[in-house]
Order: sequence, then structure tokens, then C-alpha cells
Amino acid sequence: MIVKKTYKDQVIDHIYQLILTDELQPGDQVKESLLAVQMGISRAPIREALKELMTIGLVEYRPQIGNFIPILTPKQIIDSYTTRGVLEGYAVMIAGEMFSAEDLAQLDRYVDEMGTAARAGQHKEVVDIGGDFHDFLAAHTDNLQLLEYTNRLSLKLHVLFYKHWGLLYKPDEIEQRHRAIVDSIRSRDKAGIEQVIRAHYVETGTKIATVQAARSETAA
Amino acid sequence: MIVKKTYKDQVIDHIYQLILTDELQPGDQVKESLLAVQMGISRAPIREALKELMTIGLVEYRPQIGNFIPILTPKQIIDSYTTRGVLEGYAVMIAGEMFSAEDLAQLDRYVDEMGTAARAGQHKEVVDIGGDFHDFLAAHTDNLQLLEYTNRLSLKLHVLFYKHWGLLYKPDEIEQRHRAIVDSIRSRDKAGIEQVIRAHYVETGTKIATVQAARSETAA
DNA sequence: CAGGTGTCTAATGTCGACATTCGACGAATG
DNA sequence: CATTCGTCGAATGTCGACATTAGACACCTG
Repeated sequence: MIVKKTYKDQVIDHIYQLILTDELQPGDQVKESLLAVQMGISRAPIREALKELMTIGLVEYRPQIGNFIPILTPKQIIDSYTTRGVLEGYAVMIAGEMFSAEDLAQLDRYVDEMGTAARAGQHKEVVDIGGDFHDFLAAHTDNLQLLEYTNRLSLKLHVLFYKHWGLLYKPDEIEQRHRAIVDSIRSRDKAGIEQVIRAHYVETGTKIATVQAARSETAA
Repeated sequence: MIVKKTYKDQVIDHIYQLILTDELQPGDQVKESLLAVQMGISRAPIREALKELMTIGLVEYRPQIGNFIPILTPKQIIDSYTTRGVLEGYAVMIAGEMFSAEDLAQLDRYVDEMGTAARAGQHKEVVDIGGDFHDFLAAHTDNLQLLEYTNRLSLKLHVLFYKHWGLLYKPDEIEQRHRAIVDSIRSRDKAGIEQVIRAHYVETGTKIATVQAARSETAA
């Protein structure tokens, strides 16, 4: 196992956990001094970590005021998913011929597992396999610039909305939607690939936005 | 005029200048202590600035070693331009109907000025107007996530390749290429808009990559 | 009572010093 | 001669303290 060397990396992991466990909620300020005391280190590595999280979009920086967990409006959520769809759609379209028969078989396996887990009500597995599926897709591009942005968005959306994903899919639907992506790749229909992936993310984003809006409604 | 309040912002501007004037060249390490002494401040704001430049991609960070001005291979240059084309292409396509008659007239004016400046050999003006043209396009999206990435790429490519842009266009060609973009928007042909803009950036990236490759050839 | 003002607090911004680590150089070894 | 290992310098990583600023609250003023 790889040991984290610098405090900065530990801080990043720690903040991930705080967000995933709702100890840090959207709108909360991430106070450097407080974290420093809690972790028994100085503020310097905390600031380093916050800058990195800023790059991804997991914290929002306001000069002279501090770092905050972003409150995303429904539109912003949809926009972020849409952007990911645009990037992944292009990446997969360009990589179209790069997907070998084995790759397609692997994708089919992902979809099978996803469907099985979904019907068994194993939400966490469904989300994890879905993540693997899309990472597998994006990783087939040789455009590293595009991959960098795709990964940043993927990570941001994953951390911020992981807890909602279990609520919003219907087992058969999620399997069918991902199967459609694999089929479009198999058909080598470039324009089709791009459209299917874009549509997938727009729909996912719309659902997440709805769920999230409903939550803040009940919370208020 | 707005005065820069924090040292960090001054450092960022300073590094921009160092890159534009070739005092910092691709491959060079940006040494914190050196900059701190030169600017008469401590290393803390230098580090802040470097983290922000990292976000844009203007410096490359290697843990425990330092920050370096990236050396981009021809492929990476093309990939970065391509990615910008994908993002801007989608942004403009979606914003298609948002462009009013006045907007289109403004775009035409940009293209006219660009052609005039190009034929007069005023390279700097051509580049600046081109920048305004594309910023005007991108700014018409209401997808802020997409705009954020577009702006980051725009800034990175601008700073790193500003000095090459004067060498690579033919006056009539540059006018014609941008006119094609305006025409495609005017025609309200969504798919056409996206394709024209993507093609524009792929071609621009390819040219820049060629020029840059030729330069490092003669330098070696 | 409303509006502006001053003060106070808690957070970020910056500093200089020390700790740690990477990479280069050169000596010891087979 | 090639290889390994230890040392050293210079750079980043981290620290604790101080400077500065945004925002809240009480106070003054009309």
C-alpha cells in the first residue's frame, strides 16, 4: 500500500470524508485554523490542500473571507453534468475505433453487473460500477487535456452527489441506458455515440438536480 | 483603475510577464525563494500564486521538486486547442438562438477589423481582436461550468503561445475562417456551428504545434 | 426609531525560520 | 571501468507568530 507522504494529501482525504459524511455541508466555511487544530498540524498544509480542492471545484474561494463548500443551484448541477457529457462524448467518439472486442465485452460486463446490483438494491455497488464504467470510457482517449478536465468534473460530482445517487434510478432503466451507450460504440456510429453520452449526462444531471432541490426544500 | 490588493495577484501578473518576455521558458523551474527575493516578499504569496497558475495549467507541479513551465509536445498543443474547440463549439451551438442581430453585426465588425489589421501586418492587433472575438462567442453561454473551463484553456494557450500567433496566418485566410464561423451562427445550423468551430481550433492548434516544433528544432 | 459610526473578534494574508527531501557529485568498492 | 553508496547543497514542506481585513454588534446621533 502506498503511504501518503505529505500532510497536504492527508488533509485532502480528510476533507473528502467530512463532505461525504455531511460534517461539511454546502454553504459551510472550511476554517483553516479549526482543521489545523483538529488534525494537529499547522495551517500551511491545510491551505495547500484547499487550493487543490479549489482546482477541482470542491471548495469555493472568496478572497479575504475564506473557503466554502459550494451551494450548487439545480441549473449549475445540470450544467456540470452537461459539461462532463460534452467532454466524455467527444472523447469516446474520437476513441471510437480504439475499443476492441475485449473492451466491448468488458463494458457489457459492467452493464450486466450494474443491472444485477440494481435489482438487488445494492445502491453502493451500482454507483461504484457506474463510476468504473464511465472512467473506463474516458480513459480510452489519448487526449490528456480532455481527460484532465473529465476527471476533475467526475471527482467533483462524485463527492458532492454520491449520497443522492442511490435514490434516483430504476433498476431496468439504468441498465438499459448504459447498454445503449455500449451499443452505440459497437455500432461505430460516431455522431450517435456523442449524442447518447450527452443525453445520458443531461438526464443524470437533471435527476440529481431534482433530488437535491427536493432535499433543500424539506430541509427549509 | 482597480488596484491589486494582495501580493498573490501581483505575483501572478509578474509571472505572466516573465513568461511573455521569455524570461521564463518552457522547462524552466519557477523557484519560490528566488521570486520572493526579487519581489521583496516572502515565499507564502508566491506559493499561493503558483497554486492558482497550476489550476490554469500555466505551471506544472512535481511534488517535492518544484513548479515548472510546461513543455508541451505538438500533440499536447493540438489536444489543448481541440478541447477548447469542443467546449466553445458546444457553448456556441447551445447559445445559437441567443445571438441577436446586433451580436452578429458585432461579430462581423470583429472579422472586418481582423482582416484589415492582418493585411496591414499589425500582428498584435490581429491576435487581440481574435481573442475578443472568441471571448465574445464563449461569453454567450449561460453554462458557467463550461465557461470556466473555456476561460482557463483560453488563458493558458494565450500566455504560452501569444508570441507564435503573428507568424502563422495568411491575412485573407484568417478573415475567411472567422467569417465562416459567423455565417454558421447566422444560418442557425446547430450541427454546422459546432463543426466549424471545432475545425477552426484543430487547425489553429495544428499550426501552432508546427511552428513550435520548428522553433525547438532550430534551438537544438 | 432609523441610519451611520466605532470597536471588537475571528478569520485570512503574510512573514521568517526550521525540517525534510530530491538530485548531483564524487569517493569507495568489486 | 562500472556500480554502489554516502555526503552535500538547494529546493520544497511545514511551522508558529504577527499583520490585516471582513462582518457583527453595540453605541452614538439625528
